Amino acid sequence: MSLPHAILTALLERPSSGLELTRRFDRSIGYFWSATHQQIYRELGKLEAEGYIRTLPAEQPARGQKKSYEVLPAGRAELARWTAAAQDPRPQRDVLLLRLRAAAVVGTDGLEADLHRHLELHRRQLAEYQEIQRRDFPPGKDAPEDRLRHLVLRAGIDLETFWTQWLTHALDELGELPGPR
Amino acid sequence: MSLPHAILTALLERPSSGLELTRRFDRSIGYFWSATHQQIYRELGKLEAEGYIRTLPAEQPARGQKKSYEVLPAGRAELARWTAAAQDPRPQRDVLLLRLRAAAVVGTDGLEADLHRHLELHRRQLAEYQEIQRRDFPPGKDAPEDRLRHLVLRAGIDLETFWTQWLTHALDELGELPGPR
DNA sequence: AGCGGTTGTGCAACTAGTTGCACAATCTGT
DNA sequence: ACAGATTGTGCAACTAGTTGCACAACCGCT
Repeated sequence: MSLPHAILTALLERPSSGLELTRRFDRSIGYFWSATHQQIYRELGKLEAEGYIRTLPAEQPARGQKKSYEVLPAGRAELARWTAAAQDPRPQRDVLLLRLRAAAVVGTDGLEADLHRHLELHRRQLAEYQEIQRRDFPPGKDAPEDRLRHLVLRAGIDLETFWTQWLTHALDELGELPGPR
Repeated sequence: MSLPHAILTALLERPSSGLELTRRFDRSIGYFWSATHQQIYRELGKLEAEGYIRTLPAEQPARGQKKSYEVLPAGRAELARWTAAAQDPRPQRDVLLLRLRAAAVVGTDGLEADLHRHLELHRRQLAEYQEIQRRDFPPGKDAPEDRLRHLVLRAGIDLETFWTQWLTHALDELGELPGPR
């Protein structure tokens, strides 16, 4: 339910073609709402059909031809509506926690290596966020939009920090447990 | 991909009927892998067909009749395999962060109320986790399975703590921003 | 004995997200 | 000039998850 709104947000920040959007989803937007290029193209088609976006003129839209989109007023209105609307948090789903719980029943054999791998992934992600923070949010920069965006980034930083700490702790516990390692 | 394994874990902890499972998913298991009763019944059917579980005998299985399942050796083996297998973290999806990002573009009107609501929800969840911790993990209790389960619970506690703090912070920021509130 | 709520089981249809592939255009080295 | 890699766009099929409903059995009341 949120992909169209993620795309509208991205297009408002800057009109883009499908591929440019895909790239931006691999970076910034995708940090909290990921999507593949196939999803994006499909959704662009729908959004255009609904009158929320349109292709920028001065482009001949043949297949395999670059085509940029911009948001129409109706699209902006829909995004504002969605942003303000109450929404329940979506149901929790965390595979790693589930695996730990399963390990409590069937044993921890083979788990450690993957926990190390996840720890490494989270460390890397944390470093990337901190780099972005350093680059895009120097101390003086605090216009309203910047403050909101910085807030979002800080959520990312704190979440990755949490995971690295928790995984470190989990590996400690695992080390102290009996059984083959 | 994880629902069958969530069910196997739950059934190993205690053989149950569909409805009992549903209840347990509403409580403990569902805190990190939620599922509706429809999903659970469908999955129980599949797991039985695959030979991972079977109905406990001494039950005549008519429709609308209670039917309990237990895990077969093949099911336990499959769960152990899955637990140990390397798995990539699933792509991030967080609606709230996306909405904040959208708000940076279309404005924060109407957002505050829902942030308050979310804050309240997370506070409640945190309190519930802490209650469970108090009840199920008193200081002395640290057999291997307990330590793993406690670890999982602590992840829940820390995550909810993070969200309450972040939301409090976000509401502060929103309060300082210009514009109608 | 029969009505009305609750418990327990389940099917069907839909929506969102993923995976796999196809194909056009453009650039690059020979 | 053309072969092969790269860039950009897109369809189709599949899988996972959600929503809505149906129906049987039991339970308690009158």
